[in-house]
Amino acid sequence: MAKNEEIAKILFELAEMYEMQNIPFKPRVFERASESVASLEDDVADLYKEGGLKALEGIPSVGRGIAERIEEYLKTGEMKEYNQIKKKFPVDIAELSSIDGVGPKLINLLYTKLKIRTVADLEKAAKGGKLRSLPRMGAKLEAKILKGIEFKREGGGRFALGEALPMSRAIKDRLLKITDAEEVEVAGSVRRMQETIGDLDFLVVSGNPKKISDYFVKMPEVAHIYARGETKVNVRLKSGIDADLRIVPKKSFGAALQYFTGNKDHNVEVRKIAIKKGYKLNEYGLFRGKKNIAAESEEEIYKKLGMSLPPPEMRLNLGEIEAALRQAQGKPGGLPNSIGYDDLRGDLQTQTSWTDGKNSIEEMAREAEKIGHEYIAITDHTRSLAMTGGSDEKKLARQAKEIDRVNEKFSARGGSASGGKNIKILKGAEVNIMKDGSLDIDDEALAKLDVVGAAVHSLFNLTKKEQTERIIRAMENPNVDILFHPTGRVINRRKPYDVDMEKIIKAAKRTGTILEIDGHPWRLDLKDEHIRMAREAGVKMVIDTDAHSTSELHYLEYGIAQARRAWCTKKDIINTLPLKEFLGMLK
DNA sequence: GCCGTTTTCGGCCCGACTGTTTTCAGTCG
Repeated sequence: MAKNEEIAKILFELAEMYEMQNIPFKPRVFERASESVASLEDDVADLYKEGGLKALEGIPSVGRGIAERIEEYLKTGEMKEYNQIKKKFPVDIAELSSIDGVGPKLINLLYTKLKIRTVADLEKAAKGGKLRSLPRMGAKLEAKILKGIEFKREGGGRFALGEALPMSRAIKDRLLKITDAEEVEVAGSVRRMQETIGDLDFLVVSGNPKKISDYFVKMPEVAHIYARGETKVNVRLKSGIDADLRIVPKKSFGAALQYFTGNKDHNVEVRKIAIKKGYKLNEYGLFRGKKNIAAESEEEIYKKLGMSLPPPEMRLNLGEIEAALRQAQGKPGGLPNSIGYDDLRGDLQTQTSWTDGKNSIEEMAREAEKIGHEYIAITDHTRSLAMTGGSDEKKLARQAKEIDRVNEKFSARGGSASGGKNIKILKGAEVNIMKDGSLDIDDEALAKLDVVGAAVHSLFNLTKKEQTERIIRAMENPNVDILFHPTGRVINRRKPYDVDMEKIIKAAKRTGTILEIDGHPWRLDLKDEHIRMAREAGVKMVIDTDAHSTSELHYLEYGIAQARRAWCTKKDIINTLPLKEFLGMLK
């Protein structure tokens, strides 16, 4: 376990243990600190090495007290306070509390009365009917806990947006068909377009909540109903993901949407602003005393709080609240004018049946044209990716002829089918970066291409230094325009290779290399934090699909969402430019 | 214990649902 995860786990368990003892406020603080450490990009140990205690205090929600605890752990490998409590209470708290319905109070009870320490102990006790003897416990809770253990074992976990978004859109479309459903929105992390999704949140406006919830719990994909009330339903779907439904009256729609869209941090901060102004904010509206002063739209709620409306993708409490306040006051440093979902003019990474893609060059180009693109680069794999039938110099030359042929065929039509200008097919390649940073296609052949993307497809386990140097050397090649999927990760399947992103970004700036935001839902690479770093460094990027078939050309929204979450505007993303200007930005 | 347009003290987000209770604690998001 990486150091950050170890520390995050200890802080989390401490939070739970304070909660068991009914200590006020400390549980929330330790929980926040735990989340903060877990989501840290840098290694805590490195942070401490470079900046000492002060650097640790720079971590959000970590103050002097927790910084000293972390320091102790880094120095000695232990944390005294934790050891002491753990000695008295030798329980796998993190594991137990990951079971749905099991919290700190119950964990305490389970250990004190039944000496339950692990999930295995708990399962045995529940199956043996031992839990119902405890105060405030009964057969139903026993069954609920067993169900929780079963669900956890089945995996569940987080789904890629690429899985969750289609699922939630399908359900949304069906909910919309119910006559009493006036409005249906997907909220939560799906609306924020987060790269992975924990559960699906549906919001329905209706004067007939019962009809909506009846329909919802009877949907064929529902595997289990956790809870079902007047206005709120929680279920597990057969696919393994949980789905929540809230039904609100029309006049509360904006408040509910606001409430269920931001992440926890964002919402807590916004509600604090409400309190400071003497209001109270909940899912039914913004209240002054008993009077509901804003509830129908998100915009009016934020406006009453003195804020501009932050796009859903940005509602993560990563500076957007301050920016929204500044913008509403007309001060500099407001929200960015985010790149829109219709702003791209071309795709820059596509594979065809010349290598491992499913469709021909012409088919891909026609589909791209339907999407509304002005250009598409064909970037089939190259020689050393033998399993794909990667191109060598000769094959690239043959492919160039085919591209010329299709381009000519299109111009002979005189305008595209949709009435616009003809799409222009660009000659490209996704060349492999070899171990030493050289490329598997010679420079002369690369120079003939319009767009050259370079990518790592081998030796994922090099040291950070070797991997970084190898990639930078490739970026220094004057023919390399774009660095494709810079970290190589595949969501939930393959970790990114170890690479120093700060150095890559500096090299991109120095060499004029464009960084790719690969919008393929399994890749999403660069990820949002790195996009933000690149943008702040003034490095230009492209958003493309890495499509291997015509249907995958529609993946652009995933990449755009990443860029929006990283505060990008059109000017950060060069394939928002018309063809000529776009080409002018390449080396 | 953390944090600051209440800035070194005094606050700390808010409500729904469940199961077991006769009024609410625990859990969750």
